[in-house]
Amino acid sequence: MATDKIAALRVTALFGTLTDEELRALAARCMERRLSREEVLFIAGEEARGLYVVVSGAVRAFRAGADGREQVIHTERAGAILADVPVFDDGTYPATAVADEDSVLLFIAKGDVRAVCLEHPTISLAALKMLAGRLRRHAELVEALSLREVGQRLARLLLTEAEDRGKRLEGGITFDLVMTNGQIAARVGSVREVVSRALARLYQDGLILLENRRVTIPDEELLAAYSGED
Amino acid sequence: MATDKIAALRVTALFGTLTDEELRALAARCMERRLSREEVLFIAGEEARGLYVVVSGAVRAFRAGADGREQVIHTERAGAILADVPVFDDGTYPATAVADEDSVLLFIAKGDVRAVCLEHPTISLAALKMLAGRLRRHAELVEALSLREVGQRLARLLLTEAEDRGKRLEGGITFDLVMTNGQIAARVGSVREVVSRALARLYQDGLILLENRRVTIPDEELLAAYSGED
DNA sequence: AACTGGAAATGACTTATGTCACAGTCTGCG
DNA sequence: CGCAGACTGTGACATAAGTCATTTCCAGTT
Repeated sequence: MATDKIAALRVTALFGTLTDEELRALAARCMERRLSREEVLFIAGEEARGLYVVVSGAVRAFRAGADGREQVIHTERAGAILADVPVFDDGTYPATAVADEDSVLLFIAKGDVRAVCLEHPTISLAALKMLAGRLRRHAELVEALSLREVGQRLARLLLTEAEDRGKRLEGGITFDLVMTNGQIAARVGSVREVVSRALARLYQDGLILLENRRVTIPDEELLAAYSGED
Repeated sequence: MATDKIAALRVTALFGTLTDEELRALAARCMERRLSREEVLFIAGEEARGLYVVVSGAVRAFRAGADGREQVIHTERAGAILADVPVFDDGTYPATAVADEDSVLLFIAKGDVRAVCLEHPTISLAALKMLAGRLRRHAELVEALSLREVGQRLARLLLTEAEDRGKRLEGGITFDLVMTNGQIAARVGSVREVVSRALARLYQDGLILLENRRVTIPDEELLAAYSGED
C-alpha cells in the first residue's frame, strides 16, 4: 500500500520528477482518503491544512450560489492536484470539493508541500506551471461566462468532451454524454432546462447528431466556429 | 536610472527578497517600456517572451468578445506583475493588456525569470503565492459572473473601491468614482447602460448616496448583504 | 410485463440583460 | 463664451435566460 502511494505520486506532474527515495519519504507522510460519489471533501471557506492528490476517480471544485445553484470551476482526475491554492497563499479553500465518482485521494500537509518546494526548485517550477495552466483555463471560463451565450459554451464543452472521450469514425466524432443535463449546466453556468433546449437547438441546426445520450459531431470545424472559435 | 529599476524591483512582492547584488544583476537585464493611456502592451494569443513589472501607472488585462465588448480579468498597478502565466507555462498571452493610465513597466525575459526562480526557492514560493492569489480572485470572478446579478456585482465593486480609495466620515464611507460606467461595465461583465441603471437602483434603494460621481456608502453592512456577502 | 425513480423534454411565462436612439450634462480649450 | 467630445441618463424595445408545472422517457427491479 505504501507502494501504491508512491506510484500515485509518481504519475503526478507535480512530484513526478522526485527520486524514489524522495517519493518514499513523501509517501510516508501522506494520508489516504476515500470518497464515495457525492461525498464532500471540503467546503469553500474552511481553513486548509494541505492539498490532495487525486489517485483515482474524479472530484469537482465548485462554488454555490444563494439559490443552491452550482458553478463548477474545475474538475480533477487521477494524477491531478486539488487545493493547491490555499497551500501556497495560506488562506481558506477557495471552492467546495465533492467527489463526482468514488475516488481515492492522498492528503499532503501544507508544510510538507512547502518543504519539498524549497528543496527542489524543479518542483517549484512544476507547481508554477500547474497554477499557470489553471489560471489560463480560468481566464477562458471568465471570458465564456461573460462574453458568450449558453449555446456557445455548450458547444465548446461538447468539443472538449469529444477530445478526451470521442471516437473518430466516418460520420464524425462520437461519444457518450456521461453527464446529466444538470451537471452540464453546472459547468456551463446555466440550468438544466436551458441546457436541454440548447442541446436540442444544436441538433436542429445540424451541428450535432443526438440519439439517446450519444453525441456525434459531423463537422468539428463548424461546431468550433459556432462556439466562437477561441 | 539603473537605480530606478532596482528600486522598482525591490518594491515587488516577487523580487523583494533578493539581495542588492542580485537586484542589480536582474535590473541590468530588464528593459524599460513606457506606455501612454490606452496603448496596447500585448494581445491575447501572441507568443510571450517574458513578463512585465509595473513600475507606475496601471494596466488592465482583459479578453474581448466578438462584438468588441471587453471583460477585464485583472488590473495591475505599481509593484505588481503582468504576464506571469505564459512565463511559467510556456504559452501565449492569455489576455490582452492595455494601459489604463500612462505607465512605466520593466520587461524581464522568460529565461531570466526562470533562472532566478531556480536559484532562489524563496522567490519561487513568492511566485506561487502570487499565482495562488490571482487564482483565488479568479474564482470569485467566476462565481460572480455565473451566480450573481449585475447589481450585486456592482455593489461588490463599490465596496472594494471604498476599501482602497474611500474616506470614512460620519455619514459613511465616501469616494470618487474614477471609472466611467463603461469601465465599470467591463469589470462587472455588463454594458454601460445597465451599469447606469444598476447604480440608479442602488441609489433609489438607499444603499448608496450619489452626487456627481461621488459615492457614499451609508451602511457598509447593508450593501455587503445586498451584494451577496461572500 | 408492470412499476418506479431519476432524467429529459417541453410549453407557458417572468425577468434580467442587452440594444438602439436620443437628449441632457459636464469640462476643457480655442 | 461657446463649442466639441466624452459621458451619463433614459425610454422603448428585443431577446436570452431562468422558473414552473407537466408530460414523456428510460433503465433497472421486482
